[in-house]
Amino acid sequence: MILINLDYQGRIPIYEQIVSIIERYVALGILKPKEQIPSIRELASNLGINPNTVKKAYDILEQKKVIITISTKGTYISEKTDEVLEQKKQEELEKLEHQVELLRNLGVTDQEMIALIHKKNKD
Amino acid sequence: MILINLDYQGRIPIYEQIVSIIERYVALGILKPKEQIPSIRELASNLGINPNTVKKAYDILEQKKVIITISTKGTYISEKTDEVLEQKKQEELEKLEHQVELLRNLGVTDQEMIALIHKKNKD
Amino acid sequence: MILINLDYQGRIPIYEQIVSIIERYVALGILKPKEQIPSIRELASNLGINPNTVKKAYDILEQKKVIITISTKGTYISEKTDEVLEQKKQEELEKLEHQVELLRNLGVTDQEMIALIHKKNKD
Amino acid sequence: MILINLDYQGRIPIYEQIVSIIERYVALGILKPKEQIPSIRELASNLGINPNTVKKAYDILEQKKVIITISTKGTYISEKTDEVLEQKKQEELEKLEHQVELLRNLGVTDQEMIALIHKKNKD
DNA sequence: GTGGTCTAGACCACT
DNA sequence: GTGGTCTAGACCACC
Repeated sequence: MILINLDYQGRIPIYEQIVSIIERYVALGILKPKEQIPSIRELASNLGINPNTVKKAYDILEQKKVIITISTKGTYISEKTDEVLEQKKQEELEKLEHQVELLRNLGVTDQEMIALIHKKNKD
Repeated sequence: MILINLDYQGRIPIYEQIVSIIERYVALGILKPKEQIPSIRELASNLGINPNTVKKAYDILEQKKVIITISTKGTYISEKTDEVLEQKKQEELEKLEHQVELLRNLGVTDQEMIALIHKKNKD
Repeated sequence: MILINLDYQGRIPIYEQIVSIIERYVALGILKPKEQIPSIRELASNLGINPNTVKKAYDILEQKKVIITISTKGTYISEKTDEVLEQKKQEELEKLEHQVELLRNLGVTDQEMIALIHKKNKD
Repeated sequence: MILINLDYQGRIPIYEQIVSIIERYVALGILKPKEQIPSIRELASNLGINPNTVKKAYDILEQKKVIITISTKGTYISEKTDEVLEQKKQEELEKLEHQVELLRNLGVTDQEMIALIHKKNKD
């Protein structure tokens, strides 16, 4: 059973939220290679949303080679999860860069930012 | 004259882009307290967009107490821009925290992240 | 079906009238938590006004946390209507205080004011 | 010198604010019968507003017989300020009635309201 | 000239 | 069908 929390209010469409949550779970190793994931209908009913929405998410994930659907058998996590992880890392590191840049423009020093990283580590 | 570059394609609405650009300019001190900003019509025509869109942006900025609008007179930067800056900083620092947390979960070490901050500084 | 009577003439804008009517209905318990309210288009057509005007009212109500709107699903009364009621009460009690103060300055005695309250009760 | 605080943001026009402030001062006896009040130009320059706006306010006040303008001599408070006071009282008592009604609908008891009146008296 | 409100109607994404 | 955004343009009061 996968834990998926959806935000129905924000601007990010449901199907996209599903995509990124599953991607993250794969990157984190919570979902492992060759593992089977819920069918479209099952997940849809669990989340209380329309199957078309889940279908769209699975289509995108398949296109991104994160999952593989085998007709009549089910849907499985791809075997090459390393690549997914690596790609995800790069994406998120880029976001970090932007955020650092933005904060520097607001007058926040490197020291403050580094301190925040260290502090966070102790939590 | 304010420099505003808009992305007419992305998922972020135009009015929200205007909001965050002006907010940033205030935080950076480029727009100063009590300074008058362009009238709704003027900015709209400069940006080639509809006055209603600018109005919506100004409404939000007023609600956030970044600007003050005086009917039939014009629109002005609030007197307390320090608070705006501080609030903006806090918001952005929180985002940094989340991003750091996320990357740590993906297996990125503090060293890597700190290195990225230093590297960015040399650009 | 919500009963909404609008004054199209006065100085109070239509969208604000809608806001305060719905707020009052929530405070009075006529509209209950989680209850769905009419769609923007529906209410607009019922009232014979433009959907944009209703949208603006709903935006303000959402910002005040009186309602919650879920895109493509509909608009619902917030779950915490108690707070709405309490907040509304406080607002209106403050207005009463100001009015009492003003009348006292004009030379009206407490007795006269209290008499008015009792009289009103018999209507 | 009359103390006039204007709200440039609200929905009430400046000239109307001037009217009701002067009316209130007359009702309170701060401005006395036959007393001279500032010329249009003088008041306008004191308030930093357009003389036309003050003119409009004075016109309304004259029409309401609160003030009298004698060409080339100046503007004076009317001799019959009692009527102004009485009229003002009635207006404000009506507002009190509405407010009481509204609060009663919100579930506030007469006792609570009366208590508020007494409490206010001790301030 | 300024902002404030409202209309009419279009297009979009999502479900 | 729903809400979200945007356009085009009108009318108003105020200054």
